[in-house]
Amino acid sequence: MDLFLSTFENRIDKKGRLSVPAPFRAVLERRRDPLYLFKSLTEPCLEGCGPERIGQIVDAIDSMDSLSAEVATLQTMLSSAQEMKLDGEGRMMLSGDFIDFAELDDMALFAGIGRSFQIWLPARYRERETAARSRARTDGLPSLRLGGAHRPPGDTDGRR
Amino acid sequence: MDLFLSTFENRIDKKGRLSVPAPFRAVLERRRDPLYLFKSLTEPCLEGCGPERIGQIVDAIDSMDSLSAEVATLQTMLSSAQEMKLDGEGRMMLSGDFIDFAELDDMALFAGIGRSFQIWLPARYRERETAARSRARTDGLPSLRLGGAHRPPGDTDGRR
DNA sequence: ATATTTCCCATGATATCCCAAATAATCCCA
DNA sequence: TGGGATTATTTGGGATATCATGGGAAATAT
Repeated sequence: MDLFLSTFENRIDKKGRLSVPAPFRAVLERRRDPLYLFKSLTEPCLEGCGPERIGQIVDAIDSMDSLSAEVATLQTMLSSAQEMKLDGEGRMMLSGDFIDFAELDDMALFAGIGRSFQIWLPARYRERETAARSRARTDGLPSLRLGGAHRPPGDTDGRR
Repeated sequence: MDLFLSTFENRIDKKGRLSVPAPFRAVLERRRDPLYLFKSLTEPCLEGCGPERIGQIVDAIDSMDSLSAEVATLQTMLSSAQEMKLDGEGRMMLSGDFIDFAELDDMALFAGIGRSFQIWLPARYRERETAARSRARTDGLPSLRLGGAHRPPGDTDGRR
């Protein structure tokens, strides 16, 4: 199973183009998947994923009571979703709506989180990361126990 | 599966013409489908779809008690439906009835929601989006089971 | 005849394509 | 192990194509 991992910081040029990190492109190309981006429902960032996640949302809507608030929420996700076409160099064009929503200016940070990734204003992402780390120290780790793959805090392996 | 996704805001010109967003047209043209519009049953917007959706409504009516209130409701959808003809540039003419129903003036917002899309007065759509986002932050996300293992396209194996 | 719709072409804005330069990562051999 | 060479990746810019929009003219209806 290949996943979106690690973080990358790329420049948004004055035409609004942004290179998708080569390792993320490789994941999608291996599956021959197009890339979808949508606005996070809960945070000021963009989410990137393949078509399977979009399909799950579509199917969920069809199986739910179309008058429910949950359906309206899922529709909001789809209405903000775009299939991103990449140019020959692996860049996508970010719409003004996406840039405004995530409050991006000239740099974007890609954060791989397994089956999907997020795009953040770099400074905001780092704030959030340090906040999450200090919460982990004071509140302890989430009750999740990962198998043998768990890494002790402070292990910086795998960064670039 | 190609879907109606993302939002587009287009102008209704003084002749009453409205461009259907090129990506939506592409979905319909790919399937050689005509476009149908009808008045939403539940909200002040128009719904757009291809013939298969109309067929589903017809089939649903046929399978229900023809005296029930639900049938009368579904019939209302059908009786408001119009097959829209597009000009060479991909524009349609909205009837006065449609414009009044959705309270449109000079701009229309297309919101893709998967197998269909909606047409809204832009300001009204944004209110609704804002409401959905604040609900998502307080109530949390709809309970989608997104955690399943990734399956490559064509893999019909049902394993978790 | 008058109003409305349909067809056709023009235009500006913007996205896409294509090629080249700059930067970063990797390799290879001393 | 170091450092230069090679390759991969990101970034930039000009040319081209696409799209939304506007308006005139032809066709159709009232």
